[in-house]
Amino acid sequence: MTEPQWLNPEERRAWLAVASLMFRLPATLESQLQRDEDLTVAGYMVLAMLSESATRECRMSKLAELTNTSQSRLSRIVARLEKDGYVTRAMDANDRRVVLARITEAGVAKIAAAAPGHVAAVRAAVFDRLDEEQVRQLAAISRTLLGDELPYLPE
Amino acid sequence: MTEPQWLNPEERRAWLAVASLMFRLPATLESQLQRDEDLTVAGYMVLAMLSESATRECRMSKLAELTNTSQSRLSRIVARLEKDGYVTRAMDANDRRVVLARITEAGVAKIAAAAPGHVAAVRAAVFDRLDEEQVRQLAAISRTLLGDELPYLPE
DNA sequence: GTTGATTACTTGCAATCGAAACTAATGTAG
DNA sequence: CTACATTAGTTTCGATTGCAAGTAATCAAC
Repeated sequence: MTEPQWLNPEERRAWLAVASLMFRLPATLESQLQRDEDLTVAGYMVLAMLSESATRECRMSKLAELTNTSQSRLSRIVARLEKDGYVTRAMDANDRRVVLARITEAGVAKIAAAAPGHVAAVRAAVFDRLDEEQVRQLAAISRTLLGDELPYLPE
Repeated sequence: MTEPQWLNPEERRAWLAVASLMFRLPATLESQLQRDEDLTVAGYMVLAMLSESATRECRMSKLAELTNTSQSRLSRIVARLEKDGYVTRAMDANDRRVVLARITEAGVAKIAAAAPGHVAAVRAAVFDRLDEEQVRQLAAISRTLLGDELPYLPE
């Protein structure tokens, strides 16, 4: 532990900016989806991951990893999506501990309806403001920081 | 609106990594502070901002901006810090709508005790993993994305 | 094949949050 | 001076969260 105990001025300035971004950006995306589609960002991501899956279904634990949430949180998110008719849950016949979440037709329709607005919000908040070089830098930095925690991303 | 409707493959991959980071990093910092100091990240930031202020006090609305929270959320955060003895609230004599939050001695001691662990967590999660060039890139990107929403940062 | 550990998921509880409603003080227009 | 709008902050409500405890199925060891 020979690390300096505090951040140096450049690190400090960098951190304050990163921290601001880290708190404000999710809130921006959250409020757009909430206002326009009555969806949580987490709920959106669940639907997005399921809709992009070849089988349209996924086990809960994997879904939790893909959507960067805890298992308990995911459980409640999927419960809500199920109540709203966007997802169904079924036991896996091979391993009856496993629950497979499957997106419904209504869920596919919902994500199709919600995507343009959400993508526009992401564009407006991020990609419209960066040039290609910065996008590459940001992607590389994010992957480095995630390290081994980068969830496996379905094709 | 001639924007493409979806993200291109490079943007998409970049976004998935950024989004993962954006959800996981706050959770990491939150759990460290919670576990070791029984503090919220938001509560930590409030104490940090107050302790760095020359007068050791700050009006609620400015504090909300500095800590990237809504006014209503800040109100509850400060109420909790006050209950724990780290902050006091007083009416501003000049404008009696204004509330000045002031950090107490116990609050100063608390932030001093909490800072090393929190800084270590920030280092471990971010600065230890990036080289100087990447730190500069990340800072520049963050400031660009924040745009005019970069809160005024006290010296 | 029974016991104990592990894995997968859910749920109870207390705490927290965002949105909107609310109180109270100040500013402004006539 | 008297409305009316605006600003500052708090609070209420329903919903969400994390943690820890719970249920249930599978696995591993003997």
